[in-house]
Amino acid sequence: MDDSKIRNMEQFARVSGISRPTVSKYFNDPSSVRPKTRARIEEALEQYDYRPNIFAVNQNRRLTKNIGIVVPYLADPFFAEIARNIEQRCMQAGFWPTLFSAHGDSALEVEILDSLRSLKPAGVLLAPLGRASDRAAVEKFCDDVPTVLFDSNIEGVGEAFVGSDNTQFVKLSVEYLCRTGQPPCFFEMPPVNPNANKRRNGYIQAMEANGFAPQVIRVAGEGWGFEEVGYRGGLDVIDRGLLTSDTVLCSNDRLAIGFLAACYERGLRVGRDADCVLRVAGHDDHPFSRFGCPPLTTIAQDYEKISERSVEALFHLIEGGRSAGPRIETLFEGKLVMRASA
Amino acid sequence: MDDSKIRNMEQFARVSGISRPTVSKYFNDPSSVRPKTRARIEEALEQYDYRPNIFAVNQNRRLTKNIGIVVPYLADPFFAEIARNIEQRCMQAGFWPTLFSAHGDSALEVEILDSLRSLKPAGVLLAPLGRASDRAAVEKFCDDVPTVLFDSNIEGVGEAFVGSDNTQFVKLSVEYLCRTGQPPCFFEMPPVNPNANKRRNGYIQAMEANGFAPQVIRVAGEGWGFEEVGYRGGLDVIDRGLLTSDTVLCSNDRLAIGFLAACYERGLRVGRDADCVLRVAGHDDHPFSRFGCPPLTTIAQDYEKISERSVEALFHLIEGGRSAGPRIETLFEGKLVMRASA
DNA sequence: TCAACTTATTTACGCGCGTAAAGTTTTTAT
DNA sequence: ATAAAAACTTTACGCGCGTAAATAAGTTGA
Repeated sequence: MDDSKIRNMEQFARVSGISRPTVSKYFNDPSSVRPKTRARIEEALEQYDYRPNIFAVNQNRRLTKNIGIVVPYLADPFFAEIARNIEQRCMQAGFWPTLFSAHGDSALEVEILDSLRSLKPAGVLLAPLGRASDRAAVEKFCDDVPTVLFDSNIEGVGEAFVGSDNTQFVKLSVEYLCRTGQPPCFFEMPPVNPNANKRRNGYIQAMEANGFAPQVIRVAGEGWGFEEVGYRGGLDVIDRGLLTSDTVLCSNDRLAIGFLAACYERGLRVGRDADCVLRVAGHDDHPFSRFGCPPLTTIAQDYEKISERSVEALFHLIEGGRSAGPRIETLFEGKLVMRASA
Repeated sequence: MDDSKIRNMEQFARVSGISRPTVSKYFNDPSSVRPKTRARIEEALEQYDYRPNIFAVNQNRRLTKNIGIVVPYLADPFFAEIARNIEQRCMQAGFWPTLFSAHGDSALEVEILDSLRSLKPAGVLLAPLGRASDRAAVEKFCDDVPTVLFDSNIEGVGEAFVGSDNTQFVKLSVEYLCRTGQPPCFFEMPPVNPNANKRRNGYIQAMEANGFAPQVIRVAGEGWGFEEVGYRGGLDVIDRGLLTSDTVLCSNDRLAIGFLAACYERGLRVGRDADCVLRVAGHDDHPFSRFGCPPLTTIAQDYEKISERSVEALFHLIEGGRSAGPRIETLFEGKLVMRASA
C-alpha cells in the first residue's frame, strides 16, 4: 500500500498509466471502459487508494449522485428502521444518501427541502409530515427535484407514492376483532396525516360492513409524542367511563403503547385471557410493540417492501428522466400479527 | 421577488453593486464587512435569493463548514434524540451537520468514517459502537479530523470525551434500592461498550460499600436489540429461578423494558406495592421508559448537557486549532427518576 | 484639514474535475 | 487481411468560488 501523496485525478491517472479523461469516465461508470483498462485502474486503486474529490465532482456534474431521505420524526424507530433500509439500498446502487429529519416541525421540513435543493440531488425520498406540511413548498420542491413520497401521501405531489393500504389494515384488524370478541371501538388522536384519516374511515366502513355501529373515541393531543397522548387520553377515557366496548382498536401502535400504560396504571388487565377486562390492538407493528405488556396485537407494515419499492420507483425516475408516465401510487397490504393483547 | 437567473456570485455581486471578493467575504462572515456594505448585500439577497454553490465553496475552502454526527444505532430513540439536539446546535452556529448511523455494524462504522473524511468536515461528533469498534480505524480517523467522542469512550482517542458518569449512575440506583428494600441483583448482557462495564463494576463497588454481597446475572445475547435480549434472558432467569433478590437492577433501560415484558408474561407483578413480587430499575431514562408497565424507575442521562458540552468542545477545537491542551473527559451525573417499578 | 487606518475594488490565479473535439490506437466484423 | 467501429490519448476549456496582491476609496481623529 503505497498510499503516498496522490492529490488529484491527474496524478492518479499518471501512476495508473491511463489518461485522465478515461479515468474520469471510469469513476462515472466503471463498466464504460474496456475490461483491460478497468483492470489497470483498479490495480492502481488498490495501491494508492485515491478517491475523486467529491465536491469537484458534484460541482461539474449537472446531476449529482446524492439522494436525500427525509422523514418526519426520526425518534420514531419505525422511521429509523425504514431510513436504514433505504439508505443501504441507495449505497448499494452507488448513490450517496443523506438522512434528514423534520423532527415534527413543518418549518424545519421546508428548511430541509431548501438545503436539499442546493445539494442538487439526483432524487429525494420524502416522507412528509402530513397535515402540517407546507403543501405549496413541498409541491414546488417536487417540481424541481425528482421526488418519491412514501409513508404519507400528498395527493398529486411528487412523481410517485409508496405506502400502506390503511383501509385494508383496519379492515383486517376490525374483522379479526369482531370475529373473536366484542366489536372494537376506535381510539385516535387528531390526525397528523392522511393515513390516520384513512384508518378512521376504514374503521367506520369495516364496522358497518360487519353490521356493527362504529364508535370513534378521539382524544386531545398533538405533536409526535403519540405515546404521551395515548397515555393521557387513555387515563381520561377510562376514568370518565367513555369506553363503549371492551375492545379498543388504536389508530397506531405508539398510541396503543400509551394506552396500555394507562390501562396498567388503572389496574385494567389487557389480553385475551379470562381474567382480562380489555382487549387492545394497534396498527404498524412498531419495533417496540412486541415488548409491550402485554405484547401488542397489530397489523404489520411491510418495511422491506415499502423501502424496496420506494427506492425502485426513484431509480426508475432517475434513469428514465421525468414524466415517465403518470403518478403511480403503490399500496402494500398489512399482515395480522396476533399477540397477547387481543 | 425578482428571482431571476442569478447563476453565480459574479452576477449576484453585480446586481448588489458590490465586488465579488467582498461578497465572498460577506458569505464567509457577514460581520467582516462594513455595516453599510452588509446592508446592501442583504438587501439584494432579499430580492434575488441567491445562495453560493455549496460544492464550489467546499472545494476551495481548506476546511468546510460540515460537521459529521455519527451514532452507533439510530433506531434507539436515545440516539435519535441526542442527534437531534446536536444537529440543531450545529445549524444555529452556521454549520452543516450530517447524520450517520453505524446501525450496530462495525464495518459500516469504518465505512462511514471513510466517507466522512472526503467531506473534509470541520469536525466530527462520534458516539462509537464501543467494543465492536475498529479501534485502529477510529484512532487514525481522529488523527486526521478534529473529533469529539460522546456517550461511549475510547481511552486516548479523540480530542475530548463527553458522557455520563456511569459509576455514579449505579451508585445512585443501588443506594436508592438498598434504602427502600432488598439490595438489588444486577441484570446485564455481554457489554457492548465501556459504559456497560463501568455500570457492572460500579454496581459491585456500590454494593460492597453498602455492606451487601453483589450478585451479577449475565444473560447471553449480542447486537443492539437490547429489548429482545432482556426479554429472552428475563424468561430464562425467571424460569430457572436464578434471581437472587426481589429487586433487579438492569444495566440499561432497554434491557429493563425487555425484562419487564418477561415478568409480565410470567405473571410477576412488578412495582413497589404490596401485591408486587419484584422491583425493577434501569439506567438512562430512555424516552419510552415512562410508558413501561409499570413505568420504569431509572437514572436519567442529561441529554441536554451532554449534547451541549459535546458541541461546545468541538467548536472550541475547531476555533482553537488542534492540541489546545490535553484530552478532556467530561462526565455528567445522573438523576434518580422514581416511577412505579421500584 | 490631512495623515493614518480601514475597507472595498480590480485583476488574476488556482482548486479538481467534467467534458468536448480532434487525433491515434486497439478491437471487431466481414 | 482490411475496413469500420470502438476505445483511448491529447489538448483545452469551463464550472463557481477562495484568495492573494496592488490599488483606490472611504473613514477616523486631532
